[in-house]
Amino acid sequence: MNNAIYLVDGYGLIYRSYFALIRNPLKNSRGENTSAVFGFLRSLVALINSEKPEYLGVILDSKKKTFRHERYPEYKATRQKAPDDLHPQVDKIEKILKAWGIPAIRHEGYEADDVIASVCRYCGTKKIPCYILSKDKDLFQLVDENVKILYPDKSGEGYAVWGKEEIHEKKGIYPEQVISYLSLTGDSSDNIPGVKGIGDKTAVQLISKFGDLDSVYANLDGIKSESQKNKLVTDKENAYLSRELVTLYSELPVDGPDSFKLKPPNRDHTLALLHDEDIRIFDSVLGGEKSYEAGLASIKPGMYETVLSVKSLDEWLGKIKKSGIFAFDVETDNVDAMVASPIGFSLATGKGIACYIPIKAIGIDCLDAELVKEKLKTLLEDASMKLVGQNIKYDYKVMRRWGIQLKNIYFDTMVAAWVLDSSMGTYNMDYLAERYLSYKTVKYSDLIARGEDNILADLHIEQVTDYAAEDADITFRLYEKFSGEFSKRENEDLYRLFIEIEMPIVQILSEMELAGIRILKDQLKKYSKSLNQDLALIEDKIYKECGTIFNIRSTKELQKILFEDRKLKPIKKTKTGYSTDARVLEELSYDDIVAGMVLEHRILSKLKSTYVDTLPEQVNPVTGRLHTQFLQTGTATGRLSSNNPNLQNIPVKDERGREIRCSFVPDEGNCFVSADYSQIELVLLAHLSNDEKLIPAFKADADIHTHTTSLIFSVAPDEVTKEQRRIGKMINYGVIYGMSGFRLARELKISRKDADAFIEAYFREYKGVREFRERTIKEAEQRGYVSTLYGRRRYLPGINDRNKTIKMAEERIAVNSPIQGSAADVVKLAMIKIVKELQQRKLKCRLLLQVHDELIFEVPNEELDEVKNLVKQGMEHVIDLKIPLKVALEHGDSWGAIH
DNA sequence: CGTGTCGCGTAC
DNA sequence: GACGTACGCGACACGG
Repeated sequence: MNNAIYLVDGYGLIYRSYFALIRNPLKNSRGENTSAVFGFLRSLVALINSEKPEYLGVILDSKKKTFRHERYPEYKATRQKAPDDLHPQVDKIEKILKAWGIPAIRHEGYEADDVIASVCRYCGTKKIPCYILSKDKDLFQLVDENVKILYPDKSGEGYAVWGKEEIHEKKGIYPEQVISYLSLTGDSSDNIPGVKGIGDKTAVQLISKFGDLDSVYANLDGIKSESQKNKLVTDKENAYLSRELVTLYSELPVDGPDSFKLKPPNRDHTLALLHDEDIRIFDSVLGGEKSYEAGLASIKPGMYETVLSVKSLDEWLGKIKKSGIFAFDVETDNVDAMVASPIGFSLATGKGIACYIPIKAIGIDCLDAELVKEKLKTLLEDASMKLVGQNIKYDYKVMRRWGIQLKNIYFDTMVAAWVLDSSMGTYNMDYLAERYLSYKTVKYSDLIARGEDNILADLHIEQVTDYAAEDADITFRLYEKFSGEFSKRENEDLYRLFIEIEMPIVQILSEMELAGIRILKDQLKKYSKSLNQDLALIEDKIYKECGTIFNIRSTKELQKILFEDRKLKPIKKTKTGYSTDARVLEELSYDDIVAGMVLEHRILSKLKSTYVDTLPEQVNPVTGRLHTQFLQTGTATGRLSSNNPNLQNIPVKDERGREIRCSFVPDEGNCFVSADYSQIELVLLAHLSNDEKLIPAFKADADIHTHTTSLIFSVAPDEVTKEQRRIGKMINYGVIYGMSGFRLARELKISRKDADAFIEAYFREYKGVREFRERTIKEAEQRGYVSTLYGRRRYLPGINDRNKTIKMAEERIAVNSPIQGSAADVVKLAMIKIVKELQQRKLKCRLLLQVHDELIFEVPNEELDEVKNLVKQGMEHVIDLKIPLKVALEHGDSWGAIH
């Protein structure tokens, strides 16, 4: 029997649940935020499940003002008003609690904390154990032998039990000292003043030394710090006012345990309320028949047709041609599109209207692959037929290698989801189906365990059809969903971005990946051997010098050698110990030769492991070339990313690294052309900020780093020294990234004061940039997102966060994203324009790589002049800015010969 | 033996 | 705490 009373700090839990999911809020089918409802109930159910209480109350704040407002009109005056989509959730929660039979209690004129305090007092007199689920420091004052805090952990489902000793351990003070502590620190969220200038550390120190507030003031002479003493004296009145405010009122009448008794839920009503919010996770808890899994819609096995006859195939093709739009999906035997062969094809023309056409299967006679190819060709190469796909770049590549070119790539649901919200991170279909359609898909991993080498073709056809046709079906449904989103008035700009930039880019990336790039495997292998020798030499020297053999690549072992054995002074810490990064090693190398040798070792082993040894392994055996993948949905700003291998971070700065680029070569009779936008991000900063000093500088074609330097140092441009220019350059870039004085100082090894002065000087000169910064942040605060030249959006859920670190991080993103993202817009537009032009002129030249501000082409020698001209013109005139875009063109016999 | 996290380093 | 966007390596801890 559990006769304890459990009290839940209702608003505390509601707020926490709401903000825990602020970056990725849960929504019901009406689009309303349900994060708080979901999170609150989940925590509550977790508590009920683990404690099995008989008595539990959710305590809520008064809707009216409280006695504290009367005592102190500024009480909670600085608190930001709750987000608009939170209020309705509180009402919903109250309704659900009522249906569920869980008592919810509020006393008008008093806060939840006062009610809780009164219940605790009552429990104390009756010797009934009492537990409070809350993170609120105010409530810690209530803890005693009888009362404990249940302190929630990050997961939202677990918590720690805190008694007196735990509070002391975590916070450094005892429960009875909490009031004194808060009187000193105040509470910014409630606008309780406290003593200005005294924070957590000092308060804990004072209170644990003197015991309580009165004793602190009685023993001011015992405080060594003059400034602390002054602060205390100045704000004495506030300290005592704060004490009044943070002291909880515990004299409210309490009816007895029965008012907290959990009642049997009205299941139907509760489930109806929850289902109305599209919350099904509690179905099983409430004893309903539907489990969470069943709560999500899913396919009925056998609902799709397996196409096994020509007649059936013709019927499907007819149906699709009539509708003009369809979702298409290829099943293959490999995740790598450059190796994969088709096993079958799925088509969908409407919700639930889908089929699977196998060309490889066991136990049945499927249609002949060549026949299917001929028939599909008429459909897929018909430019009037709109193709919908999920990550259709994959299908395009597989089909192209199989002999069919998808002519009209119309709508990629993965790309659409990303354009609508670029910071989700994952865009796989299973996730999209669950999130946007509340639909639970059949997972590939449900069919085939990882690591097993059987493939779809080895499974029973019924199962394969269920899985494969569903993919096309879901893709079609996602298409309808996202089309609906795009057609909303407020998303016009996003739709334009999607249609005019992102969709055309899909095919271009596909072709770039198919083309691949040639590398000289043997040259890299030779280089690997030479690196090996150099590494062995350094290792020997390091071991000899240290008198022991250890793993140089292990930061853990390295720390032991450097900071224990060799007793070097650690320069900075990491989460787990002392840092040994390049900065630190360079610093240490002045005093210790091992540090320098480790630095050298790092450079070489990085080259070897990341590039020299791995690139040759990734060469496609059939084409003999390296085929990277470009991820279109890989960044939150609109840039591309590249993987397997990543060809966007091949070394260029270091001489030994640049060597690797020399192994990237064109085919015989060709050369590489590289076209590089100069300073595109700074140009865009000038354009977006319309700065009256930055714009003329670019117009005059000045060296922008020198120009900035001359402004902030007040010297003529031709008198700028190399060292000064280094600072100017750093600041130019720093501004784009929202760099702090702290970082600039560290980077340039100058004082914090000087660094601050440089930044100040920068913004004094470039007033337009300062205004752009402020304007952009303000806009983000109001709209919740920032956008680029082409309307690409980035949501900033933390931009109004009360946590300063979070807010500042979001501000940096707010300023950086429009610049970085606009540059991405421009480069993508240029790619579209140039590829189109190359096609129209029937040139053989191929675009191979994009490295953010640079395009790399493989060009037949005889086309060199024409291509160079075309590319330069195309890139420079792709968009009309307030200042001209400039492109640097180079060509060479290897990637290394350029730059 | 696979998986996830950390520290580190490469690019723009 | 303190500079934005990525990818990927080796080491290591963890869980089988």
